[in-house]
Amino acid sequence: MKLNLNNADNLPIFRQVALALQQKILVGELQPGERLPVETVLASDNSIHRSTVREAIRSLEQLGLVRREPGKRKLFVSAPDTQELSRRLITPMVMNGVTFEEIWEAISALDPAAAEAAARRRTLDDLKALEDNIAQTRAALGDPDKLVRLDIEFHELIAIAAGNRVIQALRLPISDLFYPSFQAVMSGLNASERLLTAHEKILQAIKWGDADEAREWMAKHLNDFRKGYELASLDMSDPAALPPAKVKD
Amino acid sequence: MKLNLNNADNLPIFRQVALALQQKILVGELQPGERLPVETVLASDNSIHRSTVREAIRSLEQLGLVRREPGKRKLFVSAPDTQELSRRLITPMVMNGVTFEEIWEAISALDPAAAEAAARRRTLDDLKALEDNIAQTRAALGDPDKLVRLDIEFHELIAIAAGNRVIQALRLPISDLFYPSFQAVMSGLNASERLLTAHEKILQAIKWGDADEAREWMAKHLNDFRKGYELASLDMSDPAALPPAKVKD
DNA sequence: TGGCGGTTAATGTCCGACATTAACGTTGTC
DNA sequence: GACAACGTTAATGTCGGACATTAACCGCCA
Repeated sequence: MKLNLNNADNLPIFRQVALALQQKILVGELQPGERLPVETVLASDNSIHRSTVREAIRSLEQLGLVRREPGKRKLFVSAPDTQELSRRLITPMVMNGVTFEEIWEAISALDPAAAEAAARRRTLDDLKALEDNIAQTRAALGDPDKLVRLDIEFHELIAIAAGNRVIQALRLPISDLFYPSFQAVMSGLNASERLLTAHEKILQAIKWGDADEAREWMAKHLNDFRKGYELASLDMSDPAALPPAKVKD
Repeated sequence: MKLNLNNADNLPIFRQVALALQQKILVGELQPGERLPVETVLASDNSIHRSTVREAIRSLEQLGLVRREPGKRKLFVSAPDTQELSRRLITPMVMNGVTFEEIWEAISALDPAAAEAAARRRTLDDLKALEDNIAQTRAALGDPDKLVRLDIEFHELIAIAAGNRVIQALRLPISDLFYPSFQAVMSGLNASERLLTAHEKILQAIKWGDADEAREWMAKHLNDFRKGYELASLDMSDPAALPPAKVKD
């Protein structure tokens, strides 16, 4: 595979190779699933050293444009995983000291929209999953840790039911960043019952296809969470912390 | 710099190196701005070959955790740029055939929230920038291309005025994906005047600090856009196209 | 058809080398 | 003393080549 190496900006060769391949992929000349030539071929076809090719591949791997099953050797073109890339936003957000308020505002924009869309598009499977989640929640009222996990799952299920992959992807990093503060809030007075009620109302609205109601209950639910946050004497303007176990990638 | 290479999952060494460094950065042991040892040192300190180190560096570069000014040699730790990473979502979204409707729903969730927040937090500079933008818009009513550019800028300025970096980052990829369709819609009847009016109303609300009004006009504005889209006989369920000049990275 | 063993060849890693040119220390100037 | 010009050092980008490990593949046999 001969590449069109463009040294205009006299970039290092490995970068030119990465760009050339990226280009071919974005333009559709190389399609996801397609197999890429072996390193030695890529190298000799372009009269460059294999190490140089390898460095290019490393870059493309991180972009998700090229993939190798772990332990395998065959190299494939791939469409980057939106969710995976979206989650990478967590790191810079935390490192840049994004505040809890910013996060809350963002989720407060996305989740009510998701609830609304879910009320319009939910399938039976979606409803089933949501009901399942609520049943588990009901059974876990005494267990804050479990509640946190279930609440996060509930919101994710709604995003799925919304049938909107963009919203689903965008809310991922924020949802993850919520994790730590959930813990703190969930111990607050009546928090669990209020949470359960809200979830039930939301599900009901979604089931009935009442988009406005779904949106409103979701908004209420998030407002409630915010109040709990403040009641717990936490400061909305504190920077968000890295969610546990998200330290690794 | 000795790294704690962990071969538990017997990953290739270059990946272990990347992970070890990433860990050090995420944990704060290595801080953004700090200088990293040169390749040869990293190599000898860990008894591995320089090529192996280089492959690790390539990966971290793409993650944005490590940076080298183009043409320079000094390697620094860095906090990944949220906006840059966010924009990477464009590629997978397009490759996965995200529909225009999904995009519209997402921006319709974020931008009204941004307008609302902007009404509360806008600074004089923000207002100045917005007024500037509107003045230019007024002067460009006959020029669809310019209008598109200005409209996108307007929305971005609002996100900036909102003082919410999360929303600002998340809306980037969607905003970019809007670009192509804007072109089509902007030629519609009265589109430019309606756009200008909406922008004016939004700015006014923001100026007065009327959050509800700001949100509502933004929502109207977006709805209007959607109508224009349908009037132009375009299909909301068509997959979004790659914005021009975003083909390269 | 499907499992098995043998062969081939691709990856991960290393050694070593060299041209280019940042990076840096020194010296000299104003 | 700040700063510019100069010379030296050394780090990067790239290359040639090598080798162990083991996926990947092929053909045989049940």
